[in-house]
Amino acid sequence: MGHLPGTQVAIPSDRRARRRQETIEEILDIAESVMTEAGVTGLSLSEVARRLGVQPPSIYKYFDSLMAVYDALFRRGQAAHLKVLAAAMEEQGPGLDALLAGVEASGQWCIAHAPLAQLLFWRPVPTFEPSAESMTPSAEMVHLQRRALADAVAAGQLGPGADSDEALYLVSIIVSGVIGQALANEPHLGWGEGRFTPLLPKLLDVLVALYPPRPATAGRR
Amino acid sequence: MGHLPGTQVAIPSDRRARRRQETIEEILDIAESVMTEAGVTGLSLSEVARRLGVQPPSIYKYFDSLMAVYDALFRRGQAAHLKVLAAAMEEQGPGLDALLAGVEASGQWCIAHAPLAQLLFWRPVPTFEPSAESMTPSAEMVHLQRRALADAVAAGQLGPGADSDEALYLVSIIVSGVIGQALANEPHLGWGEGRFTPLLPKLLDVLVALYPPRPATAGRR
DNA sequence: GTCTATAGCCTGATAGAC
DNA sequence: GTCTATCAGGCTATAGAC
Repeated sequence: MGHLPGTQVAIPSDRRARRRQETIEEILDIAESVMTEAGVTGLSLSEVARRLGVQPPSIYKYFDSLMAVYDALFRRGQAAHLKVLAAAMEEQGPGLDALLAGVEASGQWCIAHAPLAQLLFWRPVPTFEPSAESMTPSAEMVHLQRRALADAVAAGQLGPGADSDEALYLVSIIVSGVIGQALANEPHLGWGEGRFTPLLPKLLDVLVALYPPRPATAGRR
Repeated sequence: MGHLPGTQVAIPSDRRARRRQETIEEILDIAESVMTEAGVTGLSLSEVARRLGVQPPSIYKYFDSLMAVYDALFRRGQAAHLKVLAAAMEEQGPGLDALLAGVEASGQWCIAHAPLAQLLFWRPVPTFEPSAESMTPSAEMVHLQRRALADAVAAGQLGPGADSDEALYLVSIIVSGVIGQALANEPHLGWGEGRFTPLLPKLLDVLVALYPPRPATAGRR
């Protein structure tokens, strides 16, 4: 097959595709740094082109529109966030420990990728609606947390009420509350610094208070 | 009308001042509704002028710049929010009840004035820094909540650790978490509807779990 | 205080040569 | 895929007539 025209074309076309993918990633990297300086809504394709060293129309060879760039940022961000969340949960083992490790990793990622986190979880661009496909990692995240809650109940770390949507919403409120306050009031500080992010473990302890496990060994009552 | 020159000028100048103030308030009302439709960063003085029925340059007779409009919105919003918060707390009586009534009223106001709340508490406009004077109602809000916590401790509703900055931060994390999730995920729902805002009382109950009151020594009911 | 006119900037997006 | 050129429009803000 070596001298068939098809293969002769195939190899350089692979290279071209790879190079193209690299350019796409570079555009998204630059877009992220523009958002860091100008805010999520301050993203402009002209500015991206300027920093990439090309003319603005060239961007349109890679993305159909500004909203397409937002959608790619959303998709890439969602996937990256899910990856660190899942890795932290898996490393830590099941149940409550996995939940704690997951939200801690999630918080760290959000602080380190502030504008992306805002795009994902606060929706500051009114004209941007993420595509349905972009939302599948979000469903996966919910699934992981839901399973961790169920495991915690099964292991007797939490009461049966914790295996519920309500508990899931409580977790999301607590995590987004901590991160939101940190991003709004201490945007220059890292994870673990400042007045808010160190409070996350304490706040998650309240899950135990809200859904007290039945005493396995001799205890009160 | 009197024929003294002073009075002849004074009365119409009062009217003029009042009319001017009305126009300023109208501009801010319109600016708020523009933000409701276009997002906080979507505010444009041209659009405000269009809806007011004047040409864009006329706005500059009332505000020096776009940022001056943001600052006025911030100041007016801060004052309005403080007013409903303080009224709810005072009506309810001291201690934990005042705190609960206050955050409930605060949440209601934020949902009803979503873009203003975002401007006040999430800072989505990177180039806008509120003036120092605009921040004084915020300090007053902190003072009210801090006093409610102290009263709750004195009344034996909470343990002594609740009279602290930490407890204050926990309250702000919880409240902003509930409101932030509601605004991002259920922007069309009112207070008490949806998956998040009904959870606020339950989340504030955790203050009692985190700072348990001393059993018998103090705090008679 | 209102207007017209306009400066001077930015943007997203398209057409077409190379 | 890159470029030039351009469209079509937005914006903030100023100058000056009335």
